Amino acid sequence: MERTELEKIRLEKIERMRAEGIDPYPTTAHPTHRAMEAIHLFEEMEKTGDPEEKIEVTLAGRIRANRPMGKIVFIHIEDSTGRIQLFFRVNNIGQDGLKRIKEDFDLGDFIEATGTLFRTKTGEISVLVDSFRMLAKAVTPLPAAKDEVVDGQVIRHAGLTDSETRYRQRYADLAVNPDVRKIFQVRAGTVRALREYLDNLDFLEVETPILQPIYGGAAARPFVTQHNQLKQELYLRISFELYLKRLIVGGIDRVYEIGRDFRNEGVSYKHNPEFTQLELYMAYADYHQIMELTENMLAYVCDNVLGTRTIQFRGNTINLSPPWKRLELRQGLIETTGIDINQHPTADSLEAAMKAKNYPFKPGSARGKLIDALIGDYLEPTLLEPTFLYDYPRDISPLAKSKPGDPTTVERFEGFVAGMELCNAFTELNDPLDQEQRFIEMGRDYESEDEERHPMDEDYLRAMSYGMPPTGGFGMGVDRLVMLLTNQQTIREVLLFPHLRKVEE
RNA sequence: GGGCGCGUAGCUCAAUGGUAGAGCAGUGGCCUUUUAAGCCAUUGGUUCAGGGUUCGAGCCCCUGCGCGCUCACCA
Repeated sequence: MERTELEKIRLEKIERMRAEGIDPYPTTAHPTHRAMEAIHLFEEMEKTGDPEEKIEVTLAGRIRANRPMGKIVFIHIEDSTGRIQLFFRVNNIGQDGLKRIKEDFDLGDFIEATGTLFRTKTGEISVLVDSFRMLAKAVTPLPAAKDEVVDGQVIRHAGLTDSETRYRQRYADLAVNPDVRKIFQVRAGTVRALREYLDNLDFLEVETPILQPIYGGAAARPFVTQHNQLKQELYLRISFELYLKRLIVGGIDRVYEIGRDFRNEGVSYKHNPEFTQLELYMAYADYHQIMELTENMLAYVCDNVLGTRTIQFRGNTINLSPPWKRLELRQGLIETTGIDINQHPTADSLEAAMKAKNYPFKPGSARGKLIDALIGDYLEPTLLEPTFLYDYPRDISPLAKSKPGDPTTVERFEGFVAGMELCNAFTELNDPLDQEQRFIEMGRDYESEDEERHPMDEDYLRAMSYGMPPTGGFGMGVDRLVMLLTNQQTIREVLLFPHLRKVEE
């Protein structure tokens, strides 16, 4: 491994320490408190305790700031709870200790220090250190970053900002950019809140196959892999849908899964090849009830994770309190495009109408695809406030139940926030004969687009044949929800290790 | 996959086609309550890679690699 000058200097320090009998990588640490615990402990003592009481603590953390001043040294250490200052004074640690702290320790090293809590002249709660030792020496220096605290706000000067380095070396990014850690705390809290909400409604969380012999439940190209011994082709799942509805048939009448989906498609600010999805299915519910569940669930997440239902996203202030706006798809398109899709029951007719208005489209597309293009180009960007867009064309919704009395439309909705699609839900198609017909239609209408076609799933049809109760289903991109909650403009910022091209080292 | 932009010290950034610099980090020194500590001195470069034009290339041209934005794709 090639080493930089800075690294060579630190490697020499390691050698020197070893020669002096100091282990730069001891096996254990014995902290008595975390950084914030120690600070709170001291504050508590100041309020109610005896001010003469000495509170002894042993803390462990990473050195993030180092200010030697002659015969004293100030060092800030950090753990995941926050930062605390260590104060080293020759009077307490002796000449040898002073030499140690100044010569052996660098920014980025892990240190354990024991001493008593006190306030410095400037009022910062600190540890007056009596003894300390190396916990782990860092060879590679962390990207330089200095933090200035102004009115409680941490201003970082010249930190690590290059996005490629940040994603490829997420460990360095996390180590120096506390805001990044915060995003993943919100992410964890979001998933936890979703689980809590559904568990409280008596949903059962399950795990279904990721490696599937037949993929389905969405129109996407799958990743293909191979089972060596079985000599069988397998697909990484593109959705959970078909398995979860089998469970509804089996009597698990409230069921959900949170997990990874894989789609072999383009990467963009809102697409990653693998992403986290929440899907839920609720028997005896229809899509209206799922709308209510959705808005209540997201309000619950906001309350528990952010403590507010008002979020900032791309300069918009958005309130996620129920009820969300309900907008019929047909009406929304009339308002934004001037086209009434009900007057164009065929693809040819709709294409002509779009052509007349100079709207872009892919010639020869199915009617549903044309409608989808209109939504994406003209309607979706206008849906800033939380909105359920409902009643979708049948031919782009092969797993959704038809609307009574309207054979071209299904009971489906998508939820939009800040102009971004967040979730997709419908009254599930539970008529096995209709479902078979849909698979056949898909095969015919999308014949040319082989890779997007729904493969016929005979076993799924058999499950339907056993009888599935009326059911509402719902799917949501968890990454996109986290983007909204953390005001991040790209999915990569809410993934710890986003997909990047391989690079030759 | 197409278009546009970017790639310089560990980090953040400069540099009309003419000796590659700064701040921070590092190293040496001073400094017993600092907090972007301060002061003095100082080290550090395959300018993403390869080719070309030129007396001379970080800069201009070509190819490749990577990243970003965008379009396409993505029920």
